This record gives sequence, C-alpha cells and structure tokens, in this order.
Amino acid sequence: MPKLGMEPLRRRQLIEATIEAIHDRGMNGVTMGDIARRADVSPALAHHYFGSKDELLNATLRHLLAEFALEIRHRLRGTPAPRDRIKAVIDGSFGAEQFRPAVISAWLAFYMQSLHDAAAARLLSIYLKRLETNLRHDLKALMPAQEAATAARGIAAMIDGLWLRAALPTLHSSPEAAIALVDDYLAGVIARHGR
Amino acid sequence: MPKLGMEPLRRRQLIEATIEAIHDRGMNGVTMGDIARRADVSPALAHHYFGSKDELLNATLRHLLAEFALEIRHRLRGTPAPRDRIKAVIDGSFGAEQFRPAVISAWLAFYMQSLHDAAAARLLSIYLKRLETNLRHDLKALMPAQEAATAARGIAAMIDGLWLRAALPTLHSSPEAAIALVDDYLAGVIARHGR
DNA sequence: TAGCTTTAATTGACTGATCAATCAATAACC
DNA sequence: GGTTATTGATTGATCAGTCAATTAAAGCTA
Repeated sequence: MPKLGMEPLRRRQLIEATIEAIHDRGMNGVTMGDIARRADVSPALAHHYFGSKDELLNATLRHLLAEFALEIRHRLRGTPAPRDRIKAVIDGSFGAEQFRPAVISAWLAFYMQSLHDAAAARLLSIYLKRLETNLRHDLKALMPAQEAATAARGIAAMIDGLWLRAALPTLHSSPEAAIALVDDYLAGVIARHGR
Repeated sequence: MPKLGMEPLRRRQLIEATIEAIHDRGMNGVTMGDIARRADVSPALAHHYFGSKDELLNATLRHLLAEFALEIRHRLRGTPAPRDRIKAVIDGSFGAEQFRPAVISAWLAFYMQSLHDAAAARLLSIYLKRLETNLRHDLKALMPAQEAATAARGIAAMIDGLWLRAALPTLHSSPEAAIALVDDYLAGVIARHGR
C-alpha cells in the first residue's frame, strides 16, 4: 500500500473528514475515531500526521480561513470598480463552498472555540476585521468616510447573521435570497448617502 | 443542611452553572463535574435533579429561550405604537442579560446543537420565526407588506450578526453601537418605503 | 538486474485518564 | 418513621495518545 507522497493527500482527507465530523458531533464531541472512519484510515494515522487532536482541529480552522480568503481574493482580482468589489465580497460570502452545511457548522464551531481559545479568537478576528476593512475601503469611494464605516459594519453583520440563519436547516434559506437582502441594504445606503 | 424546597433553587443554580461552564468548555467539552463545582454541589446532585447530562443541557437551552421570550414580551407589553414595538424588539435583543458573554456562548452552543439535534432545531427555529413575525407585523403598519417582509428578515439577520460578533471579545462591540446600527438600517428602510 | 537496505505509510493492540451514571449511606427536617 | 437533600465511592465505557510490527515502494550496489 505505501505509495510515497501520501502526506498532503491524507492531510486534506483528514481535514475534510474533520469538517464533516464536527457537523454531526460538535467541536468537542468529535473523536479521532469519528474523523478517521470518515477518512477511511485508522485513528493512529491521524495522530501520525497531526500529532494530536488539538493540532488537527487547529489545522481545520486554518483551512477554513484560508479557503474563504482565497475565494474572496479570487473574486476581487481584476475587479477595480468599487461597487463591483463590494458585490464580489457579498457573493463570495455566500458562495457554494461557504454554504455547505458542514462548512457552516465548522465555522460555528470556530466561533465557539474563539470564546475560550485566545489563538482561535485572534485568527478569527483578523479575518473579520479584514473583511470589514475591505468593505469600508470600497464604500469610501461611494460615500463619505463616516457613512462608509457604518455601512461596512452593517453589511458585515448582516452577512454573518444571514449565514448563521442559513445554518439552521428548518429555515431553508437560499444563498440567492441572502444575497438579495444584502444587495438591497447596500442599495439603500447608497441611495441615502451616495454621491 | 437538608432544608425542604431546595429543588427549584438547585435547578436554577445548576442551569446558571451550566451556562458558565459552557462558556469556557464548550457544549460537549463541559462535564458534570465542571457544572457541579460551579454550583457548589456534588456531581451526584446534578444527576439527582436532572437525571442525565442531556436533560440538564436541554433544560439550559429551554431556559435561554424562556428568558429571552420573557424579556421581549415584557418590553412589548403596553407598547402599542408599531415603531416603538420594533424598537423594543431591537433593544430587548441587546439587553443586559442577552449581552453577558456566558449567555452569548450558550446561545452559540444552542445553534451548534441545532445542527445535529432535531429537537433543539425545532425549538430554535420557532423562536427565530416568532421574532421575525413580530417584526414583520409591526413593519406592515409602516410600509407595504412586501417591503415589510424583506425588512423584517434584514433586521432579524442584522441582530443575529451583531450579536454573533459581540461574542468575540477581541472585537469589543457595545450594545449601544449595535442598537445604533440596527436603528440606522430601520430608519433607512422607513425613509425609502414608509408611508 | 538481482539482491540488500532504507524509509514512508499504515495499522492493531495497548494504556492511562476521564467521565457519566449508579447506589448505598448519612444527615436533617417533619 | 418517613421523607427530602446530599454525598463519596464505585463502575463501566469511551477515548487520546503510544508503540511495536508490517507492508511495500525507492534507492543502492556490484
């Protein structure tokens, strides 16, 4: 069996399995056995590649951040118009990958973790601040700085709220509806404060 | 020690202790020992009054819902003007009790639980829908039904998002700032669609 | 190219710790 | 004497982490 170069593949598999496992066991309820079963390997292998459960969970959180940042960056590249850039951030936030139930669960677990884990809190708040900064920067091209700052916070909060509600299966919300709501908010802000 | 009538007191103590314990151990990471220590009783007593860890956690979730519903109902009582009623819902959502870090943590844990626990999901979505219905009903007095429905979803989402962000200590957001943001959104919607 | 060595990949079996749940015992009240 | 409150001790299960053993590929040598 031992083909060489398995490490990157296994790491990816195990991280993906961790996301799925968190989805239906919760951040702390998840066991190395759960994860390993989903990745079709032995629990020992997870320890072999990640050293400990904590490191595997951390790697998973960092993976979420990286994927999201990549998605946004990809959409922003080659998009110079402020209004389009704002739209790109909104669309990216509700992109297919971010809307997967298991991914939303993992993000929620990440928030939960941040409440009592300083390292996770630092990572998460960096991402949140960068998102807001991006929005504020482009909004400033459309309206006075004061209003831009307020609108950035409002849009960021609304995105998080819609995404939180999307996590609940019983509310069956669609990405399209979420995008429409934020777009509407943005249009209103521009109508009132835009120049 | 055994004075009679300890049961209601102990139940309250244990539920409060559970909220605190969830705050710094996470929903699944919390142990009966953690909870009991915080309530200054033995783990066995928690089992005596709640039967199992699951039942204690369920009781805690139901406590959160009940407290929140009570707070909103209290603020709505004797408030007939639609605009004031909407404000009451917003203010209630960011009231002192709901802004306690431990309470926000417990709410987050509740959301997390809802992802893989149908009973919790049912409870939570009932509360979310009722909140939105309340908002929509009063908004309809101020604008056409279509716009009222959209605004209700937007306000509800923004409240959840702001509250989610308030959970992060590093973002140090205040209830006043959150209220101001939602008020601003509401004012904009009324300015555009109000009659 | 046939053998020999090294190294990566992988696992089953084991260990020690933790924890939910049980229960019998004790203590104070009526 | 009966009831409520409370606990310490115990048990059985679960789980993270370790380790020695196994497999197979890759590299080396003559």
